[in-house]
Amino acid sequence: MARANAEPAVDKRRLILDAAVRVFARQGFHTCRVSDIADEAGVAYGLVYHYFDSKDQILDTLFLERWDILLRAIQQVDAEEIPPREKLYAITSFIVDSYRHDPELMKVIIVEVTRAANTFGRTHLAHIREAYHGIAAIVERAQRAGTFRADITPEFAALAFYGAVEQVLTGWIFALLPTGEREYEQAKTHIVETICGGLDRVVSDAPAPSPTAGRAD
Amino acid sequence: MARANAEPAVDKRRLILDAAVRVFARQGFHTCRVSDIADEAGVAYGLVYHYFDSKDQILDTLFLERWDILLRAIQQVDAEEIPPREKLYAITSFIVDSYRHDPELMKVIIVEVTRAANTFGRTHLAHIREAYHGIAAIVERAQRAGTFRADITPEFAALAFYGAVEQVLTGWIFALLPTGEREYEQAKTHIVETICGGLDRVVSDAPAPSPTAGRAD
DNA sequence: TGACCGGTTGACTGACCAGTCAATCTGTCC
DNA sequence: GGACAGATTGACTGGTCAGTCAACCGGTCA
Repeated sequence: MARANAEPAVDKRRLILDAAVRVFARQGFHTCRVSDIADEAGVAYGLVYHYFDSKDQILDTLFLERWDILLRAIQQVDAEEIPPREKLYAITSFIVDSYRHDPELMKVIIVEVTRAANTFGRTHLAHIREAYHGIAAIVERAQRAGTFRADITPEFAALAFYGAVEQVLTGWIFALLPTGEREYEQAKTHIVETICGGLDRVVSDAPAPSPTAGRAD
Repeated sequence: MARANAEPAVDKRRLILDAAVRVFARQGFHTCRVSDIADEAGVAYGLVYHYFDSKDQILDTLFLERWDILLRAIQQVDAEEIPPREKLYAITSFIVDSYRHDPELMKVIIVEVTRAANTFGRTHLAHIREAYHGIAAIVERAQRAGTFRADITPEFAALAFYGAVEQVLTGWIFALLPTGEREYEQAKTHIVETICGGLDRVVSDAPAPSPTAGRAD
């Protein structure tokens, strides 16, 4: 039963990363010990250092893996030929679904990196900024097309938009907001409604249209 | 030169708190040592423990002092007889001015408490939640009065609003957004414009009115 | 004068934990 | 078989730092 070259039965590296997500989510990065991660993974202490240089590197890896996916999603959305409101909806949807799919990982990324700008956020500021830029680019294009009002800078709008999304996730993480399938879907619409209603050039007075309905250009 | 009863020339306790703000802002709570605070305050190590039980308690004190002021400001604003948009403007203004007045303290509160929900945020969740509730109450009343659309829950709106404000402050803290008198004033208007435009029942198409001008009821 | 007391000092301790390393195990190839 | 390599183990070390404590200082009051 020769296995494919050098591929172990269980990828211990992955096992450690997944265990780290659970431990970080439960105890927080600063308050957990490396031995907690090893225990959670059912692996010897030393093995963690066989696969990673440091405790920090484990968190870095988790963050970068996921953030790159987000950045690519933003770029992909921006390339599509759909109205800006739908673009923002797609991004919101992606982030909300990421939370739905793996709440612990999203909790770690938000609490320990994105919102911990003094420690890990500092290290990854450039990556985080890239996401803002991607969103700002969408807003800017929409402004040039006349779909969004132009008196609010794209960078500012991007920050407000992302801030609202992240705050809602934080609300779920810390049980300030009810969770559930219905809530997730509603949140997507509500976030885009709240923010775009403000960014949109005032034209219609029809009640909240379905996010995939409206056509602008 | 008898001084007022038991009032030392310099309030060492205050000296330590102020030094802690600077050290926490510069190095972060987790990465600084208590000796750093003592050095910054120009005071012996042990004196810190004369006035405070633990390193944690210093941060707790800083947070609670400031947060109570915010909570009272929110309550006070809500009690005034002004349209909801102006109430939100007043709250935004208060927070932005807090940052203008003492950016280091606001950095510490946001980075180390409000956005560190896993460590200190957890401890103070009830206090933080109180601010959301205060904002939600404003939104709810505005919805009942027909000034705000009713299809977005007040709690949700409060989170989105506060999230946008905090994200903008974070933008200033980490130099993602330009700072300055003009920017601070503009930010106040833009935040309220962005959020209320979305919350407001669509009626006018007049360009952004001065925040202290419009009257609703 | 001298007793008292709160404020102040900084050396010290005890615990904790990230990271090291030598030994052991497991599988592969000749 | 046996030699080699990478995976795996966990006891140990070295450094760090929060919190303690005994001593000291300076003002007050009887």
